[in-house]
Amino acid sequence: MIMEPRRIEEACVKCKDRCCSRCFDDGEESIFNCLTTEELELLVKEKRHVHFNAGETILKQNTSASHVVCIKRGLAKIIAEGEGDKKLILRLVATHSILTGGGIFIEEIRHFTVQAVTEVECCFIDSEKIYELVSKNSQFAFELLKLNNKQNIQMLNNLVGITQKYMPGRVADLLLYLKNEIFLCNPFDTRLSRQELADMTGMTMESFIRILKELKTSGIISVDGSQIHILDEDALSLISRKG
Amino acid sequence: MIMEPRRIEEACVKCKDRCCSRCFDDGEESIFNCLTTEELELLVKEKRHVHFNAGETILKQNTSASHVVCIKRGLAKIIAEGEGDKKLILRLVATHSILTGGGIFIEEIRHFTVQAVTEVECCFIDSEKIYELVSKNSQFAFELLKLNNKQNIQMLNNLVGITQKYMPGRVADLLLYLKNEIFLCNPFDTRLSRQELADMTGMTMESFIRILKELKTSGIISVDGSQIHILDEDALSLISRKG
DNA sequence: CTTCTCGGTTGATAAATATCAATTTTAGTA
DNA sequence: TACTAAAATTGATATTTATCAACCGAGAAG
Repeated sequence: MIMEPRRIEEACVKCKDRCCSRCFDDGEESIFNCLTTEELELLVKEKRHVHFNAGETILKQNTSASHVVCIKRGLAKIIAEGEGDKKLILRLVATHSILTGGGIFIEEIRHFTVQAVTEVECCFIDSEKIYELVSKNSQFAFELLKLNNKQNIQMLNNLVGITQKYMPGRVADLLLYLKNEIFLCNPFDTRLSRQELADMTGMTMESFIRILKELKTSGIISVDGSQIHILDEDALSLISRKG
Repeated sequence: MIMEPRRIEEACVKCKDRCCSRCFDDGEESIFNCLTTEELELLVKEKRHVHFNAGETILKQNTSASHVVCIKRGLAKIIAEGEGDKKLILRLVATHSILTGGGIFIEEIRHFTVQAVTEVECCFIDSEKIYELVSKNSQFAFELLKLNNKQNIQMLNNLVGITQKYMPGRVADLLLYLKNEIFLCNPFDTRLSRQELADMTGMTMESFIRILKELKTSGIISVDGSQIHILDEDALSLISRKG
């Protein structure tokens, strides 16, 4: 089964030192800081620490959402698989992200696939534990609502961008997203193929490459393999806004 | 101020009889059934009952999300406003829907506009009340999480559909959505202009009209003004799936 | 009754984007 | 180092979708 951890290591006992307070963090502050030590222990008790190689599938769309995954180290991509072999990469998740799989509170089916881009270290936590904590700790419920809301808004912006912008605008959006929200540094190494980058913008690889080249020849970015350097962020923002 | 209720009527005292248990319902079961009578009274105490005429703006994008709206009667459209006068209608909301505005748990800014399609009767409830109930009643928090999740998944499907399907597939999706999720009957009267219908699929009005005509001439639907009759749902589903 | 306006419709054309095939580069491996 | 396979790039072309302009028809206003 693809969705089952390949190499299940022993539950990480050291985690009682609140290492997990950093696992469920999708942004600055940790969603897990609000838990008491006992609650954290409950969460951590039967968790599975799993290692994935680049390219391996961590969660598979349409399987049951029995677990929540939190990424300790590495980079993964979230893929919505459509009809045929069409796919859309919704976003990337990096170290200290929590992944609910798109449907843990409803239907209990995962609505997207998650695949490792680099090596990934992560923990599998039983969804039941999350439900339990929601009822025990209202602050935690609140944090989860916030997280959910945030993802909702991100997807909304994605939807608006993809439907209302021409290709250069979408590519600009992608590059700014990668720099400002994922890699947080300027020459950044995406580790992603051109096909994968194209799949994040909903366009074909060939079209993506052409736009990238245009940006390169107009001196806005420089590209070396999977490494991208944004030279003129203002120009890129302008392209993003103008569509 | 557009976002302020135009005609504020007195708080609906009769609501203690749990009429509100039907207000926050986005599907079959009410999100509000889990509240105790006292909690319901708290919620209802200072709420405002407001009437909107067709075309009026109920909530405006980028204003502060100080209130939650629940629709008692009528039909409204949720619009994501983009650059220029581009707009995308995300979905419709009908009687017994709750509207959090896309950002009540985070940023506290509304991320979309809501506009009345027909006459709308609705209640404005202070967001603080919602926060309060989340901390008091974990079942309520759970229900909110479910609602949020559901909207997330719907938007995801929308995103995948719009990016991966050709126009006929998107129109088919729209018609099936209108029939099965909004109007729940077969010849249904959308009350929406061609432009609005087109805005739900992310295409231009002219393109939308052409696809509609194709469906009409192949005998899959019949159209009379804003009333649409799906004659061959299987064929439509096939078009939806094939893209 | 006529005129005007506006939403809907149609056709011709242009623009954006995808597809297909060929070629080059890169990276891995014998 | 040479060979091979995969990924990236480029060019030519086809398809999809948008744009623009004209036209139609129903209802409102004069």
